[in-house]
Amino acid sequence: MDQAETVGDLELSVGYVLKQVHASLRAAMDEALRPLELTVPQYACLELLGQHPGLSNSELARGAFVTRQSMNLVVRRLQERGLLTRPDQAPEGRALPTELTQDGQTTLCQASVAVRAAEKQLFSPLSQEQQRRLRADLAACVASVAD
Amino acid sequence: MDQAETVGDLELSVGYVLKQVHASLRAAMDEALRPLELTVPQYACLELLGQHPGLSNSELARGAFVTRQSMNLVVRRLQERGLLTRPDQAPEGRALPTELTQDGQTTLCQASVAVRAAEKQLFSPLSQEQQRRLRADLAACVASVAD
DNA sequence: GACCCTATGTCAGACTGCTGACATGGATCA
DNA sequence: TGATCCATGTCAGCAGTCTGACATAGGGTC
Repeated sequence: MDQAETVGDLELSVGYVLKQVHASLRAAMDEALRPLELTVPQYACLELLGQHPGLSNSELARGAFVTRQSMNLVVRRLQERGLLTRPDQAPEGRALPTELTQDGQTTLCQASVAVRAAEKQLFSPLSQEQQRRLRADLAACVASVAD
Repeated sequence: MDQAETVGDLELSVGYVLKQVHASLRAAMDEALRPLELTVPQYACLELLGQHPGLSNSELARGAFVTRQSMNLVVRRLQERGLLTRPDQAPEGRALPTELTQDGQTTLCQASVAVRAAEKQLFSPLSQEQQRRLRADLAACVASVAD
């Protein structure tokens, strides 16, 4: 009998459990970022810019897994708050290279600490070695999709 | 030097890679369900009812990781399409036990096959044993949150 | 040069999901 | 019994995200 084909319980589906963890992570990040008046997409935008200064709006969108229309609003709001800067005209092509301001750097630092603490808490049941393995396994799945 | 505290690259963050996989899974499910005119929350609702008939709206919401207000719309639309039934009055308390209709069973079966194929494809880089381990690790994280 | 294709930024509209609020049914307890 | 608390279903309003569309900049091809 090939019961491997029939998933008797949702808990036995990798996808369902993945969704559970993702929901938990999302909730933990929301809570951690609330004191800083930041949403998860806004934090993602800052983190991406912190590690890769000069990214365009479209590149930020791909990195944060949203459309460039959505990221456009995120960037604009962060720009109004003075956390990042964008040139009025493109130095080349149409892409506008975005960078963090001093305030942006400071806010990102605080947010990064809070988020990392929440993440550490969520994955605390796993050892360092297990976390490394988990990350590697997930990365393998992503890599095969990108093909 | 404790560089374990500083994540030099986003790719080294478990949370970020998890988000990547979740986004890929979501996209794959959307594509798999599009021919059936089903959204992911709608599919989740059907799947939950298939495995646990008689769930209330609030219970479905918790199982699908959305608010009961959002699930209410999902249920209502599926009810209009004749895929599930709900009594007009609660047999006890206020909870309305929901169940799949014959059409709902049929649609769920088709959707389930499509989704499972997409899921299988996504996790194909991992062996059966690796997938089992991945699921166990993720489940451990969820369990600790529920505490 | 003319043409086509791609990528980018932006606008408008629709949809989805959330928060806040309220009323109801049931359980618990003084 | 009456009061309190919790869970549920539902309504209204709001914010976020998506799809569709358009104009523009650059590279490639004939």
